[in-house]
Order: sequence, then C-alpha cells, then structure tokens
Amino acid sequence: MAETTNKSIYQELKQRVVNGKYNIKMRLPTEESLIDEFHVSRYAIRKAIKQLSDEGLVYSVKGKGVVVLEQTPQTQEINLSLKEINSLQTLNDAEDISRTTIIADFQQVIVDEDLSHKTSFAIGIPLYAIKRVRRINNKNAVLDINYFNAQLVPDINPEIAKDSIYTYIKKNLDMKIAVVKRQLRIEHADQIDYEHLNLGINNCVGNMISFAFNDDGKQFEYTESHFIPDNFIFNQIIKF
Amino acid sequence: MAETTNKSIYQELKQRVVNGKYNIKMRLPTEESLIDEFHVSRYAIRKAIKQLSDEGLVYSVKGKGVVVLEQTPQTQEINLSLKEINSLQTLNDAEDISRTTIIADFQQVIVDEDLSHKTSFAIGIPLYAIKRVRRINNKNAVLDINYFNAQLVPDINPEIAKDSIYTYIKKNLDMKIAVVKRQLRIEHADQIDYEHLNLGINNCVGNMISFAFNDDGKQFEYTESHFIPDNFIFNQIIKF
DNA sequence: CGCGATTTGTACGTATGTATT
DNA sequence: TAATACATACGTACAAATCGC
Repeated sequence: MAETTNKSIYQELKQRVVNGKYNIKMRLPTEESLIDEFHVSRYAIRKAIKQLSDEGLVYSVKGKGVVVLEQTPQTQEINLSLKEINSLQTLNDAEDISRTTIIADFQQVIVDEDLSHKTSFAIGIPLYAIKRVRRINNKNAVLDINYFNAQLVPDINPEIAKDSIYTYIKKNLDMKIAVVKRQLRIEHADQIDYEHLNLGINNCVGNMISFAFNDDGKQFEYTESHFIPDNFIFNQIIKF
Repeated sequence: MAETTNKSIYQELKQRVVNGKYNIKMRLPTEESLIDEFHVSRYAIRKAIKQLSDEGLVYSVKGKGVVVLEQTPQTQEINLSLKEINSLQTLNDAEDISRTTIIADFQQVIVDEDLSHKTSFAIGIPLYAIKRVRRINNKNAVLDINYFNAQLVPDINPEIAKDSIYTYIKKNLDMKIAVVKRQLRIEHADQIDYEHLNLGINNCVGNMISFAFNDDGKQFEYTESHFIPDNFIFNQIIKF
C-alpha cells in the first residue's frame, strides 16, 4: 500500500515506532503483511526488524510476533555507544561540545618484556608512544595513552596526533581497521592521572583498554583511555 | 572429508582456530570448500563463521576471505561479558569464586514522582525495593539496588532474593525476559556505598543501571549495581 | 487438554553485487 | 581485466513456539 520511495524500510518502521503508530499495546504487522506493503522479500523485512531489535526498540517472539518495547527516556549526558569513543571526533559533530586535544608526550619506543606483557605486542617491535589529553567543555576529561605499531602505522607525527590518527589511517594508509577488542574497568587513579586530568575530589578513573586489529588480523594499536568519573555513559543492549 | 558428527560446525572451526590449525599466517578455507567438507549449505557455514566473528576470533573480508586475528591473552580477573553480571550466579559455576548474598533491605513501595523519574516506572505502580550485597572472595564487592514491578513479578520474598530472582522468574513465573538495556558509568561514592561496600581507599564506584523488559514489551525491573573498583572487567568487541 | 492456525526461526538453493587479488 | 570470495537478496520449505477454540 504505502510507498517507501527513498527511505529505507528500517527508517520507515523506526519512525512508526517512535511516533507511536506502532506502540506497546500492539504488535508490529506480521512479516507477511509488511512484505505485501513494501513489495520486498521476507529477507528484507527481517533485516529491517533485526536492526530495530538491535537498537532495543522491538523484540521478536517466535509464534507471537514483534513486540514494541516501552520507551525509556534517554539521558542528556555525554552518551557513548562504545563504538564511538575511539575517535572522540564524533562527539564534536553530533553534539555541540567544545573539544581540544593536547599532545602531552610523543616518542618512539621498542617493545620490551614489560611492555609486551601489557600491550600484547611482540618484543622488539617499534612503536609510537603518544599521550594525549582531551579537553571537553573546558575540563581535562580523557587521557589517551596510545601505542601504534610503527611498521603498520608509519609516519605519525604530532600534527597528525593533534587531529585524529584514525582519520589519518583511513585517508592515507592502505590499511583497514577490522576489529577492536575493548576492556572497561575502574581503577584507582595513578600519578599520571592526577597530573593530566581534572579529577576533582575523585581518586578513581575509568580505563578503557583497546586492542585494534587490521584486516590482515594483525594488532596495530594498544590504547588506554583514562577518563574522569561522572561524565561518560556506556550503553549496551542485551537480548535473551 | 572430516565428519562433524556430534559437534557443531562452529565448535569444530573454533577448535581449529584456537589450536592454531587455522592461524594468523593464513585464511580460513573458503565457504565453498567448507560446504564441501561439512556437507551443509552455505547458510550453515556462514552462520558458524559469524559466531566466530562475533567472538573476535576471525574477521571476514569481501573478496579476500576470512582472516584469523592475532590472539590476545585473556586476563585472570573477574571477567564479565556484560550479559552475565545480572545473575552473578554464573561466576560461581565457571570460576571457583566464593560468593554470598546478604539482604540489606527488603520492602514494598509505590512509585512516586521522584522514583518514576529515576526508574522510568509509571507513578502509582507497586514495587519490590530490595538492597543486596554480594560478597565475592570475602569482600563486599557489589551492592544491588533492585526495583521489581510487583504486578509483573509477584510474591518475591527475602528467601527468593537471597538465591536468585532471575532463577525464580524463569522457573516459577509465566514471563519471559526479553531485553535488558544497560548503562555503565563511574560515580563518586555515596553514603550507602561506604556503608555496604569494601571500598578501601577508593571514593568512587561503578554503577551499572539496568532496565529489563519482558516479551510483552513491559519494563519489569530497574536495577543499580554499584561495584568496587579494580575487580571487574567488561569486554566488548566492535567490528568495522 | 488437545488441536489446528498463526507467526517467527532455521535451513537450503540460487542469482547477483562488490571488493580483492 | 579476469578470477576469486564474501555480501546481499529472493524464493521456498519446514520447524517450533504461541494462541484461541
């Protein structure tokens, strides 16, 4: 019946959910009727619904249908969906937040046993070791401690680091970022954290550790992002 | 060639990756040859590979093949994949960690405006309000502050809370847990945290906030899990 | 309580698109 | 440019869970 023309099926369905056309009191139309409406295959409909489901808007139940979840109000704080913190760039675009990067340290090192144990780089590999402070809303909010494999990510310099190393990789290197494995923990603040971060009365930091791999399966980065309490939220949706 | 018999294709492929039969120097056999080996459809092979990919063991590249990622050593600490912290039960089974639950508070309340704003339950709904302390390795490690919709999760009592409310829901109620939306943040420790947790010199806690929904789309739970620093790791894998 | 009817989940086969080599 | 290999899309069939009669 209705025509999607430009908009994707996913976007159209999402709009209907957030507008309340599809709401908690009802279920989505069956896949069969959406197929009839949009004149596409079952595959396409299921793909769109999966996307809604991954966002936590709906939930599919075998034998029953697709249920709309009660909506929870979203918080106003700096809201990270984990995928984005790597290049805090995105924050800048999306929300109007003042952001600056300060290069606190920039050197080249060779991996020794200690560093190998920590970063999981092999001993002997040359690295760029960079420390950067991210100022957000006039606070020193994040301390990034980066190690890049200099063979895989060559020719970094402070100017590049001041901008975005990820942008540099994407634009100038013939290498693709494939996977990032992350660990998030809370740690007692260290000397270096007190030096660079506006911790206020807090004596702890969040520590997000990232291991990044290219599409040859090789690890090219180890990074610790130390961030101050009370300013960051990490979201996740778990389906059963 | 090889026969899978009992084992799933996923398990067989995973074993080959961790054993190093498939390793960083090579790529996985093509989907075509795996189809020939296991005598199943392309769909089945792709499903197994997707599972490996979701675990961060391999990465598929269009036109190239399926790449094995360099392996990163796993840490020994209490390692949570976010899905499990809800029922800390699972920790008990997997690792040998001593665990006890202490009921610190148990009452029934009606949602007022403040509580509604915080929990996103509607005003007037009756709730069970429970505070529990989780002792892990002889430390008060987690303070759980639970609110359950008493209409959807009726007849909770302290004995049930001492065990596992999720087990109770699954076994005794005709309700299915569908989705949990989570937020993780770091907060300055509160009076109640100092009372119940072994914070040591730390003055911050992790706060994992959960909104849980049943398969009718209704929110049945709001929970804050306050946990001490240095003892928990949250893992996540991001694919590009 | 059981038995269809409904609805989503899984699986297969095939064809075409697209990035890599 | 051609061959290779994964990604996307369609159609079909059957399995499994749910719901109403």
